Amino acid sequence: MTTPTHQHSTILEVAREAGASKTSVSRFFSGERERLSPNLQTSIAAAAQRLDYHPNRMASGLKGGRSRIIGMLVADIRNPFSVAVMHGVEQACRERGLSLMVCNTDNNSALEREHLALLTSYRVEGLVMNAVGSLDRELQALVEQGTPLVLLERELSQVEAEVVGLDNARALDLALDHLQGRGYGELLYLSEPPGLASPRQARLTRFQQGVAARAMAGEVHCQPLDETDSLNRAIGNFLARPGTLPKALLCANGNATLAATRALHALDARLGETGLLGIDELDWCELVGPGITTLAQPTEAIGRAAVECLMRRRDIGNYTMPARRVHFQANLIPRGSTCR
Amino acid sequence: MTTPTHQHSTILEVAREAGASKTSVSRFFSGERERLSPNLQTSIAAAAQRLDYHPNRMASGLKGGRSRIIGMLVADIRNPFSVAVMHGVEQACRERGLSLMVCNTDNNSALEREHLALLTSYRVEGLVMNAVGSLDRELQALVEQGTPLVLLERELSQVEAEVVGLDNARALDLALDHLQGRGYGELLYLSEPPGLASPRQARLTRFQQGVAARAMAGEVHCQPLDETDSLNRAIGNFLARPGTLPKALLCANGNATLAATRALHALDARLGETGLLGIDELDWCELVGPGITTLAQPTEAIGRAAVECLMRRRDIGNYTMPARRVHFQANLIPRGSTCR
DNA sequence: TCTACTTATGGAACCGTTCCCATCGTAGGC
DNA sequence: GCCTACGATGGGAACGGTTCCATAAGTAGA
Repeated sequence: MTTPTHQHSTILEVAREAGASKTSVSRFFSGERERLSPNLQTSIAAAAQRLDYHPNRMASGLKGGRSRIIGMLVADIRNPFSVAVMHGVEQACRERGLSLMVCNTDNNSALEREHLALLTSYRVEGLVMNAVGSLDRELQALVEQGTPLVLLERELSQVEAEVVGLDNARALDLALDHLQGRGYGELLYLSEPPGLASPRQARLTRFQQGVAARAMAGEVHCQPLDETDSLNRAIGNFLARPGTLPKALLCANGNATLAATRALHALDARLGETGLLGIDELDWCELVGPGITTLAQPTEAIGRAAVECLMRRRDIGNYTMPARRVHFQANLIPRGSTCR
Repeated sequence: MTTPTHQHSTILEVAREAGASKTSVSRFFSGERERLSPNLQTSIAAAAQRLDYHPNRMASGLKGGRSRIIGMLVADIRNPFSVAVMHGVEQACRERGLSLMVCNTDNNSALEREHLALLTSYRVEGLVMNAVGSLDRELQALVEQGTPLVLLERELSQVEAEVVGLDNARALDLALDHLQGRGYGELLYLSEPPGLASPRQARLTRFQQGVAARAMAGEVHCQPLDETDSLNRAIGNFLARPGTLPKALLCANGNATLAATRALHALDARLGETGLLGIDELDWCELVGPGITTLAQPTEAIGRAAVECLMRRRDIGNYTMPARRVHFQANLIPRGSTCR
């Protein structure tokens, strides 16, 4: 019916068609257009048009060593926060003529390793990751090979790389001040187990310090969020316990906020009476009950900053520059869930 | 400090190190391992280990013409439905040793064209897309070159490709039956403008047919959802209009559900009293008010099916097979928003 | 023992680019 | 008018693999 396989045309064919050399065609398509005489330029353009020629990125990636691909390793693609950051990364990439190859690790350390190897095998020109496990060794190797690396949030002790993320200490201070200001005095902090993820760690310790500093009562529940029984019980106990001061939940991220909201829903607790404050802004936070107070992260900016770091590293050269940290400030959005 | 650029090792280096030929090393790494003698196998494995060798996918993609990359064009990456499907696609790819390159077109037709060219230039072995604009010509060219193509939902008249998606007609019947069963008699259908997107079109027309067939009153509001004024006014008018039967909103997708919920929130309408049913299940639907009734799509399955189609096409050969449709059934999740 | 056939291995061409270097005019300086 | 320099262009060797084909060794059949 249709022509079975009308292969792609190559640079050589364009060259012949235009009566020019491979070299000139190559120059035309890789930004050295001005070096060519106007005549040549038009005839190459015409030939390429006629043959519907598009450079083969695989080939140019091979010879030039520049794949024009940025890799991104995401711990959980279904987390809206990750997607939002990814969106920023993608835009920044596009503006620079880079493509993005995203791998989702589903919070699985083995998968993460596998995907890292994969991205490496495509010779990505830079890597943005929010890591799950401890890939220190592999990442160190990557960096030594000259691939710029940016870590989202989670810091890794050993590896020389930029870290882009929230200023967790100030974010938690903001949250605690807000809760205290609204009269809540006993807090339950909900988080997934910190494990190796440094922002979870950072937020948790700042919570504990902050609570102490403000003379508030603070408890912590760090269990996997899919264990709903355990979570419900913890929250139930917390609320049932006799206490003199109003109680509030503080959620370490969007997933925790979702889990907490479900639990409170199941327990029939009234939002506001029981305070609720979540880190990460989500579409639906304004819609549940009187609205859920959140700390919004500048996700787009975080994504863009990651790519910027990557490019700076690539241009300056890896080894001369010390690792840096770029911290963003969270933005408090007060709603009814912290209003008694 | 660290060694500036300790380059990747190549197949040739491994060959030398192992005392073998390039050919043998290549065989070792591309699934022809058994053809090699046990001795050779072990020495190659050892050498590769010592040199930390990983095949360069750019290079192998070049000669063999098999990039091992599947491309995916997503209209809106921030739509949870898209992400869920993408998750299915990704898993299916991984199981087959393929990588996924995702491009987000932000519902922008120009961007879509650009990204399509990009994916083509990487010689993707297959393409999954839910398209925005009319790229018929480009896609036709792609298919003729032998690249398998699967369209998510949106059908394109001209192009010979599989279409994977929801059985929209039955989904709408399900929704209408449910609403009628619950006693709602006047409906307002909310959707983004159908434009070229065939599922929007399909849902809309089935709504109109279905309403007529059931002797219900049906209105339609098809405007961009970010025009909140227009939306709020439409909903407000609909609710204010004197009528004898209970009224309900039917939302064509997740974004519409979000917009509608916001609008009802702003208008202070009580869910249930005013019915609300949305296509696409979202995390938060159970949490808002008495819960929002939804039609859930089997997103994961849709994603996997897309990749299956792709592979079948690739294996059988493109041109022999007629285009097919794979339709999935929606699953109704009844909640309080359709309970008076 | 010789031929026929299989199995293990290597040599070399090729995939579509990029990029170094050579070539060829032609213009400017003396 | 000759030499130098520079701008425009092309030739051809990489890049790191895959794959066709040849070769060597071993094995079975007669």
